[in-house]
Amino acid sequence: MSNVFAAFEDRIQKIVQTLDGVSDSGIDLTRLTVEPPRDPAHGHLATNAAMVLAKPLKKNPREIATFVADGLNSDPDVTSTEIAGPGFINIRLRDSFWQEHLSTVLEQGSGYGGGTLAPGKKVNVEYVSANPTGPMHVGHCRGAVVGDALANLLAFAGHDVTREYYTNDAGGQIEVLARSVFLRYREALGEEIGAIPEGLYPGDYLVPVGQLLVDNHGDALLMMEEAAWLAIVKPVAINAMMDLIRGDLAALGVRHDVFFSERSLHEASKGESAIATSIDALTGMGLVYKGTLPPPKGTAPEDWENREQLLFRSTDVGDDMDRALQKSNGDFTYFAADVGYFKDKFDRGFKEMIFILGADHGGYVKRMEALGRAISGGTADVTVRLCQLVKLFRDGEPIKMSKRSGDFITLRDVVDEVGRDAVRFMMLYRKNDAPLDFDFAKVTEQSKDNPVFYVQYAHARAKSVFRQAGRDLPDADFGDDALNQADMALLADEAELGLVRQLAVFPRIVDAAARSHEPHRVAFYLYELASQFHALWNKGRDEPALRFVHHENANLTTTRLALVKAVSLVIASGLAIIGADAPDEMR
RNA sequence: GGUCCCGUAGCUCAGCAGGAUAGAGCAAUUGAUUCCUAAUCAAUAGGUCACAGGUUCGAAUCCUGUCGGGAUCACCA
Repeated sequence: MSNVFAAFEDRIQKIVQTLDGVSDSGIDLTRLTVEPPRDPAHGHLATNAAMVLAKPLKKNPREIATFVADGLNSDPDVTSTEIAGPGFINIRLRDSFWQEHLSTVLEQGSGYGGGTLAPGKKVNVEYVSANPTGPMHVGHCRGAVVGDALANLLAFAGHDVTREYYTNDAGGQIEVLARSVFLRYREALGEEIGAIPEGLYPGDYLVPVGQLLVDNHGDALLMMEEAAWLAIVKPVAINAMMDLIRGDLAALGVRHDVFFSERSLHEASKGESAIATSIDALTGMGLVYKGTLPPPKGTAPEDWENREQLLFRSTDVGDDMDRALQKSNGDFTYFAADVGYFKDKFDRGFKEMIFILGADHGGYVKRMEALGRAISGGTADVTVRLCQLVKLFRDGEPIKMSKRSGDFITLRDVVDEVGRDAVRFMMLYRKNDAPLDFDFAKVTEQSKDNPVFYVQYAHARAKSVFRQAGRDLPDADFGDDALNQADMALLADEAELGLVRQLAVFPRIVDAAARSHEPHRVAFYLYELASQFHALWNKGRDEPALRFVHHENANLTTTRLALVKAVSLVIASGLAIIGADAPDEMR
């Protein structure tokens, strides 16, 4: 087991089971933890076992701690224990344990730290899902990165992850898109169209789509009834917009497995649409009825009309109010399409559905959770993570964006200016539910102010050490096999072993980050690891004996390079989760 | 008015499913460069964890309430 904290939790559980009154009592041991102490003076591992058991056993925690510590002291990996504070047991492990752990890291290589969490569990992560009406703008950036990194993280942790994009290719905005394209089509035929009318999309990116229609249809569409040309223009426009969006996503390094079409839910197959079928299913559960909704509290809208409509009784499954399924014109609502969509996902076998949404969708969360419960009969988990707003700055000044045409910054603008890696890392260097300031100047700065640079530099520095070793010891073998067989016992300095201990935290971080759906924890961990590695490197300045490369001692160099290799492996794994490169050198 | 999120050092933020004396970076002060990349490192200083109660061996963390900031609230997507 590569997670030493989990391993010792098991060992301590076994010791605890031998305490009088524990094994058959059903005492809750889930609160028993083994963690790295915050203060290194407290040893390598610490457990709260005695405190957790004190109450149910009605014993003094220190008495229990003595018993558990005795048990631990007969563990060959343990060199010492001490009982501290209210009953913590601090544990120190022998050097050879950490030296062997380094071998484990090297053996497991890029798989180290992963693969332990519910292997093969089918998880669906839906993210981005931007409307196909134009290129992606900065606002989509954060959700795209967080979703993608979360998918990477869950896959690394062992789940079977499907990355999904819900294409909103039905509804009013597609009609607007098609009309906007049609205008560009007429323009491409030589017509003078003047200013783009209010209510249509003005962007230049529609110009080539108009031209494409001319290329394929000549002026034939001009002769058609509106309904006829709309039917032709819509799919062409949607495809063109999705091509744009896929290009934007590729620039960010984001890739989806499934693009799910909302329109397909409206289309009838075997007589009935997927939406109608799924609503039938809800009706069968007694969760659909005809009724009226109360007007919103507070400031009531001017045009409020009290009307009977088809409703989902979501209050039965945890929502605040029931939700409309049909519009006044009889069409299904956007939410009705979601009913069909959820059912489709559930039928595809997903027991966990994760959604990454913008903060403006906060009001939508409860009905999604309610819908998940209803459709799955409570057997599937629906998790919604909201990403707060990103504020853009340039040299400390906020960048103003108005909704006027052409005055918004696209995702591509940002990626082109600061690079994919910086965008991705910075978007993850904050928890998702905190707002994020993004300063173009700071993000491209090459200094420790900039965590992207700092972490990548650590990786490059590790590679650089290997290059140096190759120059100093041209005859030595620093290949993977040689490193795996290095004499780890030569690794004796506290700073070196401390670095191994920091590496040992990685599996624990991956586990916790995956369980809590918080990929940002990986980014923060990488910063800490990089910091510790830079520190050890610099220690070699004052104490040349600590340098990694010793041209007169190939054995010691091999051992130290094994450590350097392990650091670069873990940094590379972490950066892969984040979706940034682990460069061999910085320029 | 309802719901959700946030409030931690001068600034920007972490705080690991309740743990020990609350941690980083920036800014401030001091020091290190014939050296495996100084694009870095070491050290000092900096706190009423918004406020008030509660839960318990123990709370920044969980619960209730208050204050402050943000998002959202039939029919659009």
